Parts: sequence; structure tokens; C-alpha cells
Amino acid sequence: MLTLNYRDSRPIYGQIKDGLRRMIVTGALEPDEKLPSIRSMAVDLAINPNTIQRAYAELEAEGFIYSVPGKGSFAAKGSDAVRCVESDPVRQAELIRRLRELVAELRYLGLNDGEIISLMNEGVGQ
Amino acid sequence: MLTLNYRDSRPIYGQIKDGLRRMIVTGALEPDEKLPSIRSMAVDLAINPNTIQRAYAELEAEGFIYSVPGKGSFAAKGSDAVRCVESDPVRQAELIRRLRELVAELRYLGLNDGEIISLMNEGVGQ
DNA sequence: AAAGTGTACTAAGCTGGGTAGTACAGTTGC
DNA sequence: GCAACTGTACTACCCAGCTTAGTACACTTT
Repeated sequence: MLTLNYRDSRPIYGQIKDGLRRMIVTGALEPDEKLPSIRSMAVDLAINPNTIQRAYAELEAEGFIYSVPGKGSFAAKGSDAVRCVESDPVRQAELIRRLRELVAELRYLGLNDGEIISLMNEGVGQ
Repeated sequence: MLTLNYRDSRPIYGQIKDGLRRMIVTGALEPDEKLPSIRSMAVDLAINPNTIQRAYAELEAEGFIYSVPGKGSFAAKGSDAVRCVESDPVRQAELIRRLRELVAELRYLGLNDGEIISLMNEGVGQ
């Protein structure tokens, strides 16, 4: 489901967060779909369950997943994420800031707006 | 010239890198314009010169600035950055990957493509 | 009752960011 | 030539954060 890069300087729990967030926002994980349990994912990735738990807890605080004690953790709907404290509008403003910085750098490297916009969709399947 | 956020979890040298890169790619720093010296910026920001040096060294490795021993450090031209080892095409591919992830999350939050494209330019002045 | 689930702690080790201090070589201006 | 500036290159140390290890509790499902 996920692969870790130990050469990457980013913390493991951050890589897990980004990977799961990516699957959720792209639709690879559908709303209300069950995520692997903390313990099973810890076994799969051969890391400590606490590390998974941290990623899950922060993703829940940001509104991307929700957890039910005794049952498991599930992907949230976008409309739920928007209503999360951590998310809207602070998160959205942060995303827009990063978007503008990315676009500025791509322009700096010589790309025009038409090329950038077409890059938003081309070859989405990795 | 720059402001640091000590509440931010991001390392100081990373904040300096991002701030200078932002000024360069947006044109706030013109090509061949001289940057503050490592020591003077260290005094201004009240931090250790080694931290500035690290930011400058990495920015130079990524092609955004160039340094001349004894003279100073200067903003590079975009055409130079593209020719840098670290930059093109690895850097560009990484930027495109991040762009697609950002757009996916903005769509997840309910924005359509027209809104996202218009956000690329509106209110650029912060 | 048993197994699996999320949740909540404490304790410890390790890596990396940041500081402090020093030193050397090249450039500029007097 | 000399002083003051510049970038560059080290070593050493402290500390916050990441990660692991271990344990425990409450809830759900079978």
C-alpha cells in the first residue's frame, strides 16, 4: 500500500501522512473506505506502531480520516475535511501560497502558463 | 529582507533558503543582484553565520545563486539554474509532482480547475 | 471469552539542526 | 603593503525531535 524511503530525510510518520493524504485526495481511497489497522500496517512496513499512530492521529486532526475506537480508521469525505478546524480556511490558504510559489519557480525555469496548466492533468497515472 | 518564524518547526536554514528562492524566482531579486553577505545577514537575523552559509551553499548547489570568494553571492539567472546538475530535470520533475499533489488536494476541498487557475495569479502581492 | 481495534502513556537511544569558535584564501579600498 | 571585507572549511558541543520499546485500557466483533 505504501513504500518508505529511508534515504529520505523526511520523518517516516511524515511520509506515511503524505502517502495516505495523496491516496485520499486523488480518490485512490474512496470516502468511508477502511484503512489498514495501525498494528497491521506497522507489521507490513516493519516499523513501530507508535509511528503509524502518530500519522493517523495527525491526519484525523486535519480532517482527512476519522477513527472509531474498536472498529478502525476510515477515509473522510472532502466535504468533511473542509469543516475541520485545522483545515479550512488555514489549510486552504497555505495550499494556495504553496501553489503560487511552485508556479513562480516553474515560470523561472522557463515554462509558460499554458504548459504549466497542461502539466496539471497530463500523465496523472505517475 | 527576511523574517524568521521560530514557532515554525521548519529549520532556520530552510526558511532562509525558501525566502531567498522565492525572491529570486518572483523577480524580487534580479539576476546578478548582490545578496547580503553571510556575516551581515547573520548579524541582521541574530543567528549564527554557519546557518546562513548552509542556506547559501545549498542554494548554490541548486543553481539559484552563485558565489565568488572575496566578492559575495549573487542571484542567478533562470537559464543558469536550468543548467545546474541538481536542478534540471530532477528538480523540475519534483516540482511537477508537487504541483499535481497540490491541485489534487485543492480539488478535494471543492475547488474546480477554473478557480485553481485564477488563484495562480490573483493577489500575487502577498 | 478471545481477538482485533483505537488510544494513551513512560522511557530510552539516535539523528540532525543550530551554535560557538577558529582558521584560511581571495577581493576591495586606502 | 595593509586593513577590512568576502566566501569557505573545519571541529566540538547542546538540544529538540524522530523512532523504538513496552505496557495498559476501553471498545467492537466473532
